[in-house]
Amino acid sequence: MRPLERHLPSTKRASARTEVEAPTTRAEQKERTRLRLVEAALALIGQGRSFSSLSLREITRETGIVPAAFYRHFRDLDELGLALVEMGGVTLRRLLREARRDGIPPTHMLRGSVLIYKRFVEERSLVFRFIAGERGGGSRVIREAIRTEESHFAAEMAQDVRALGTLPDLSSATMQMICGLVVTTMLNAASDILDLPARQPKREKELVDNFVRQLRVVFLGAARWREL
Amino acid sequence: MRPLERHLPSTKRASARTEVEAPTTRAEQKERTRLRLVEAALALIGQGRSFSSLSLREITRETGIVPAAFYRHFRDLDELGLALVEMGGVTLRRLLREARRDGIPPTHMLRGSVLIYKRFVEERSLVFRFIAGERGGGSRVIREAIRTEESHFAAEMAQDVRALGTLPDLSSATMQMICGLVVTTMLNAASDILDLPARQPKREKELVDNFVRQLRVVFLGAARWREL
DNA sequence: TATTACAGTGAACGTATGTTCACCCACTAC
DNA sequence: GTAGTGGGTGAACATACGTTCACTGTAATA
Repeated sequence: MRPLERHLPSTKRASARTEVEAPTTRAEQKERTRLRLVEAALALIGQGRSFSSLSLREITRETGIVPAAFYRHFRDLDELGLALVEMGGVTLRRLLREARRDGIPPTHMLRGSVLIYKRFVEERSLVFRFIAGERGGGSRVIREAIRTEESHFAAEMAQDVRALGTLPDLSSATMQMICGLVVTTMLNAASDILDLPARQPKREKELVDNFVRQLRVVFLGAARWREL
Repeated sequence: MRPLERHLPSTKRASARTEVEAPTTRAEQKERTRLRLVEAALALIGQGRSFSSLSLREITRETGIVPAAFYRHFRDLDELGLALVEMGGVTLRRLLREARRDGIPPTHMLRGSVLIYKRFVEERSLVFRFIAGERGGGSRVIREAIRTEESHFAAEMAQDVRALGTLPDLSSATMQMICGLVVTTMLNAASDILDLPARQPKREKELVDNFVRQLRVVFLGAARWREL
């Protein structure tokens, strides 16, 4: 299918060497194709497939290159997966950064944050599909890479919560533990959000309510926590 | 490999029809093979594979039957997966039943329960590997079946906690919500437990400690909860 | 005792897979 | 300008896959 879409590698390279229009150097082109591979994998995930069930040929087909060319960019699918994990890490970091920038809605903090998070997940559904899907199953190296990313995320969140001033007198170890709990709850909710049947505001509200209440429990517990 | 292991279906059928030794009826034999298929899948999972990456041929090979015979028992792999989900549900129910029977260690309740749970997971590592692996990724029907099983488990746990008498004046909806949080925390911990590198008591202790403290936060929060 | 039902067989099918290899040719570095 | 690097090609490979089909032997039924 789509036999005419053959991607000519760099034919259109403007003859004008003026460096203003298309300064596509060799390395840039390579990086671009690499990105296309990553995005092809994401696109397939978006069609309901799970990453660990994707085949190399499928991905190169979607990318528009020949299977053998895959090896110019990744040793195997695991290595592609690790690139996706990193992309996931970047995404999570951006979530925190935006939260930090925008501040947290003063009233209805939790519900506000949850709604922002829900929107965030929906707008980047592919990356979250990947993380939620490979977090528990799939290849071991990917699973562990995701866990590492999660704990970095939790650590950063712990720092932010501490800076926020609520919940003083919690040791940073405790803070990290609590944020770890929040993170797993968030990722679990992401899984639920992504499986929401479209146009079912009832289910949607239930999900959000449940999520909010669970976080409330966690923060109530955190506020009540006393170090031993 | 193992070319001589050919499984003759029912050759050994004792000629003594006395009905005491081997009352293997036709239907029983079928059920037995069905179980062998399920257990073959589990065995492959035990070798580090994820269920959604297993092939029909692989499973029948492990079972010792010909690929075509698979269809005598399941329409496709998803249906086999649903059988595994049910087995997982039974396992979870047994966990609750044993907890109910043995009671909960009066001192160090949480730590005690966590250690019991850890042992439980380790002893049934294959089923938990399956649940933890397919909970987020893989096929959609399986994922949803697991979620259903989870919520049943949470409901049953809610009933038990209520009967226990701690945490009075929590509505049953709230109880369900809190137990849902506990369940996801448990399954997440199961994933960690199963990936524990052998003979690393340091990591093991960290994991248990973290798990215990997270549950403590949840229960502190639950005790603090006031209905609106 | 004769008949039927059916779990398991073995072969065949078309298709998909991962990996290799020699090759091409546009860009880069000299 | 010339030599060389390296991203992408296309063909070939052995292997694996899911599914189908007519079949066989035996337990169940009549």
